[in-house]
Amino acid sequence: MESSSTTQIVQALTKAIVEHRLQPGSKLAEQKLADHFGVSRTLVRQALLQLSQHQLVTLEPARGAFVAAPSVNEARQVFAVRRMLESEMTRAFVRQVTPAKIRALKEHVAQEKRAIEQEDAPGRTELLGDFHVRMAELMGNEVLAQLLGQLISRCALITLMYQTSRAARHSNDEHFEIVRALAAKDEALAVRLMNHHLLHVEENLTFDHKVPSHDISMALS
Amino acid sequence: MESSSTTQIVQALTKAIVEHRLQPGSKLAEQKLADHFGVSRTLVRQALLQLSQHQLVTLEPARGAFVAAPSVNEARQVFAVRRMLESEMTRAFVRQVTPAKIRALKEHVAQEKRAIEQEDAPGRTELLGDFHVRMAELMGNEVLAQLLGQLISRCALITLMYQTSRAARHSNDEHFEIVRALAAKDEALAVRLMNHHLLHVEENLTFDHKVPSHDISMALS
DNA sequence: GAAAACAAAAGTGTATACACTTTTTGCGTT
DNA sequence: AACGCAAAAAGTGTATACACTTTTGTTTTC
Repeated sequence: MESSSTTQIVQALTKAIVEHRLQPGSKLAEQKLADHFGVSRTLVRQALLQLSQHQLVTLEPARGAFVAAPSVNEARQVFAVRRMLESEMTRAFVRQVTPAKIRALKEHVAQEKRAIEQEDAPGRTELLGDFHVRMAELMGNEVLAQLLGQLISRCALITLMYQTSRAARHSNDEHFEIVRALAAKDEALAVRLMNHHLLHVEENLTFDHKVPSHDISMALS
Repeated sequence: MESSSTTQIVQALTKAIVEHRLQPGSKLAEQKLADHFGVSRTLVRQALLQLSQHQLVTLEPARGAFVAAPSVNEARQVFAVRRMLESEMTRAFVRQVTPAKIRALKEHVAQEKRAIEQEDAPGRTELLGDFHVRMAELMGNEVLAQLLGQLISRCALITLMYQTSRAARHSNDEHFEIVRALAAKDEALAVRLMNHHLLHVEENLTFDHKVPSHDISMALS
């Protein structure tokens, strides 16, 4: 897997971090990453800088890059922002809902369900997060979609929420109910369901401090 | 003078862009900037990369960096997100309001007023934006504050410099009214005022296409 | 035997070098 | 005079070099 531009490195690392193949706190040594991706440190540094802006990586001066390990407090702040943003988003969605949009969301929820049934853990993790981004996209607001995408990445780093298949199924069910409320144009219900959903996800916050995996190549391969 | 050169370059360029000393569309040549700041292209590139993440600069492959020139559509999307975020923020603020917080906001509004009366255009621009960030900070949510700060920078790139002193005064008045509603714990009124305020600011969007200034050194000095 | 001190190794931060791409320039042709 | 084209100039993209900092491991000292 070569010919990597900075973007590809960012995406590969993002995926590894969000899927917890790289544990929070892990050292990300530039030369090791450069070797792994077959590029020079220059491109790796660019990627790490970007990831630090996305809050997935923290840079300590003269000490290097580490997978971010957000505090409980920060996690709650991220969720607070998501609730603010997404409850209003839901409200706005109802006002401009169309059959096509509902169909798109239903299809997405079905996809989630398939991933869960097949025990495809990384796939379901991504899809469950993407539900929210998909809503933003369907509203035609790319700024919102991008912002939400970043917040959700941060959430994924923080929580091991979709760890159990039981929790994943629960989220999937809640998505299903939200879509139903959207389809019925029941603004109050949809907003309430979305808020409850995000609160449930937040409740599942776990802050295990596992031993960082030092085998970067393993985690990325 | 040596606290992370990259950060200083980012801040200097951000200020110049937000204050429209660098016009949207202007070319930002790496070597010229490097000479101006007395560093190598390496650090300038890092700064430009960061600015592109903040959407203040666009990078065109093999062609270089330019001051961003957001479309009308993008501007409206940014404002739509701000309204979603800030109406909920206002709601939450009322629920946890304290006399100290109200005092802090009143002080800020008074500061705005002084800057306006002294015709300090860059100062008032910054202060009027900071009102919203200050609210987020007072809520103790740094994630929200940082996010809002970035959105407001993007807005500033689009709107603020073309703000007339009449419009500034209007914004200041609206801030005053919002604080009053917050102090009275009138949630519905505060939210309505905030929404109207943001709509008013958005209405003032102007999209002049002025000739880009090519004299980077002049603009930054 | 543990703590302090020092030397070697590894790693980061910035500058520079060089290949490759885009833009500009200048000249010859129509 | 306008167009086209080729060569030069300028600029970007990536790799590498090197100074300086942190980490590690060994030896010295009490």
